[in-house]
This record gives sequence, structure tokens and C-alpha cells, in this order.
Amino acid sequence: MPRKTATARRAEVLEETLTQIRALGMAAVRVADVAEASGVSPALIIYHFGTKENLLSEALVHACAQDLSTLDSIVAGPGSPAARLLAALDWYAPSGPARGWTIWIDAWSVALRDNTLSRVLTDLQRRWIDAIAAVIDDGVTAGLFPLVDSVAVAGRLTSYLDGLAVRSVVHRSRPPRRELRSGIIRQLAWELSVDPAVLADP
Amino acid sequence: MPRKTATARRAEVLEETLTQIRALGMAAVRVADVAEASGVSPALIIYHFGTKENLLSEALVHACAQDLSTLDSIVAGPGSPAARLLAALDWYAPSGPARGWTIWIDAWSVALRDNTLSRVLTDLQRRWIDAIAAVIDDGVTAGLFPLVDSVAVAGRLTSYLDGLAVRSVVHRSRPPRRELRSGIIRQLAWELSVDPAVLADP
DNA sequence: TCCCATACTGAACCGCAGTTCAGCATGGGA
DNA sequence: TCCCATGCTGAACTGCGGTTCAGTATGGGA
Repeated sequence: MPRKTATARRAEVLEETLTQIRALGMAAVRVADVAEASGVSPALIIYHFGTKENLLSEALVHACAQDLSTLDSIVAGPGSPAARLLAALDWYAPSGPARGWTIWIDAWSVALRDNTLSRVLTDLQRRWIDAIAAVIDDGVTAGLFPLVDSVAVAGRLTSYLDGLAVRSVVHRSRPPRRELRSGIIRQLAWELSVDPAVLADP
Repeated sequence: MPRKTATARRAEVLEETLTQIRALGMAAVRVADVAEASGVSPALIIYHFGTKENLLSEALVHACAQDLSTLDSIVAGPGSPAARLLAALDWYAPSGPARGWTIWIDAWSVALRDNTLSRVLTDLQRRWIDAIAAVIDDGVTAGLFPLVDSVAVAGRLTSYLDGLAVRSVVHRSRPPRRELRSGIIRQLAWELSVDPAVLADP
């Protein structure tokens, strides 16, 4: 395999690690799997990351960073506060096979015993809530929504969505996307005491 | 160690397996741990359960059965529908260290790749929802609540509580029990279009 | 009382998977 | 052009942990 710079290799391997985790699960990935998927020897993985545990934790941090950057682009994007709010929640909500969610559910169970990962996930969660809250606040100052405790509202919404994700991914019950969406809108409209129709079509 | 009947030993070992899973996590329990905790040789575990995987899955089924029997006793117990509803949700909600929840979060991540376990968890979930819905229906026929799609309501409530459990256990954020409770009452009151005060004190 | 089904064990086995290590090779800089 | 820092590898090592097995002991029933 061609020689690469350390940073390029690391990035490439991290990416491959994530797909491997998604496919096999945190508990089942072997360094050999990551190595093979990257077209590289197992020894190289250790050379770059020192230890398997390290590799996995770096991969999760990497996944966090990716999610947050997507989130930022949605939140900072164009459109009315209502539109951005829905876009953010829409992306957060489990969709289709919800492949993106499996990794977080996996991560939760690891975080139960891993303080470092617990902190990483907590941070991710906090940023999610803050981002959603910021959009709500935008809507409030624009006079679209009444004054609410936006952080509390965002917290409740994300909790609800976490629960839906579990339902969708673990129980394989796939509420049609349309229905899921209308449920979210319903809850959101109630929280913001606005007409669902206002949110439904930005 | 004294000799016991097969069924007694199995039950005892399953119980010990659960505490061990709670303490170390699904991924980390070793048969040796369970054996030691049970004061028994590792070989005996295999003798009774055939394989480690089998042991773990039987333990989870066992935990399900326990939870369901507790649930039944709450739902079939005395008290007004409102009181029983709150009691059920109160027990479901993550409390204190929420030790009971860790095992399910762990189980979720396993169920992502294990169809059998996925079905077990789905069944547990369904029974939960049905039980709560039944109590709601009781309230409806008693004229306490308006006519609602009780299963849908119960589904949304449990989703929300699942999300709260994640927050509480994974992120170690422990909203004071009182606050948690009032949040649940709030949501429930809205879903049933009744005054929160009606629910708060049966 | 004997006896046998069966609960139970110690010790060995074995394969897996992470890690180590001694060295190879490549490509950018002097 | 040489050279060396550094990316990279094959192969071996190691320890862990599930499983096997040959055999022990116990206690309930005939």
C-alpha cells in the first residue's frame, strides 16, 4: 500500500473504523477488521493509535465532530427560524435504516462505564440542545414564538427523539417518516404554543 | 459448595448474572465472574447453560420477566386510574442511580445485531405500552379522561421516558426526582387534556 | 443399604486477538 | 545523489477466557 502522511492515514483509518463500528458494533470490531478495511496491516493501526481502546475512542470523537459540523451548517444556514428548527430536528430524528443512530446507541452502553466517553457524549448532547435552543430564541426575538425556556424545550425534544431513535433502531419498528415528522411537529407546536401548520410548511 | 437441584442453581446463577451484568456491563462479564459470584466453578455455568451467550440471553429474558411482573402488580393494583398511571410511569422513570436502566441500555446495543434479543425487547416494550394504555382506557371509561388513542399516548410517553433514562444514566445528569416527576405529569396532563393538579395528587 | 442419575470440579486445552519487535522501503530534503 | 526520518510490515508472542473432559461425590429412590 502506498505510503501516506501520518495525518492522512489517521483520518482514513478513523473513517474506516466508524463504518466498521456501524457494521459490527463497538463490542465486536477487531483491529484486524479495521486494518483489512483500510488495506493495511494490523500493526499499522497500533503504530498510529497505540491501542485499540484509543482507536475506538478517537473514532467516536471524530463522529461527534462530524455530527456537530453538520448541525452547525443547518443551524447557521438560511431560512426562517421555523424552517431551520425543523431541518435540525429532521436530521436528528431517526430516518430510514437510521444507520447513523446505531453508533450512538452503542456508545451509550460503553459510556455507562467510561467516564471519558460519557463526558464526550454529554458535550455532544449539550451542543445539540444549545443549537436547537438558539434557533428557538431566534424565533422568539423575531416574534414568531412566545417567550419560552428554550433550553428546557430543546432538552425535552431531544429526549423524546432519543426515545424514538431507540424505538426505531432497536425494535425495528419503523414509523413511516411522514408520521414521525408529524409527531415531532405536533410536540414542537405544543411546546411553542403555535399552530402546527405554521411549522409544517416554512 | 452444597449440591442443589438444577432449577434452583439455574435461577440462582441467573440472578447473579444480572447483578454482574449491571456491575460490569454485557460486554465485560466473564463466566468466571458469574461463577465466582455464585461460589461455583466456571465449568458448572457451562454445564447448566451450555454457552456464555446462552447464559447472557437467558439472564436478559429473566430480567424482562421480573420487570413485567412488577408492572403487572402496579397496573392491577388498587387505586384510581390516575394513581396507577402515575405509579407505573414513576417506576418506569429513571430514579436515583437508575441502576435498573443500565441493563436495558446495554441490551439495546446488543439488540442492534441480535434479532432474538431485539424481539424480546420489542415484546417487553409492547407490553409496557399496552399496560399503560389499559390504565388510560380505565380512566377513559371512568369518565376521568377524554377519549384518546391510548396506545399512541402510551407510546409517546414511554419514548420520552426512554430518552430521559439515557440522559440520566449516560450523561449522569440527575434532574432532581421532583422535577422529573413534574415533567412527566406535565406531559401526561397535556396528552390527556386534563389539569396537572388532577394527576399530581390522586 | 445400595446404586445410579446427576450436580459438580480441577486442570488442561485451544483459539483468538491485541500487542511487540526487528527490520524493510520510500520519498523528501541537504 | 545520498541519507535518514518515518511510514509500514510479517511474524511471532502472550495472556486471556470460553469450553472440554475425565472423573468425583451426593443424595433420593428402590
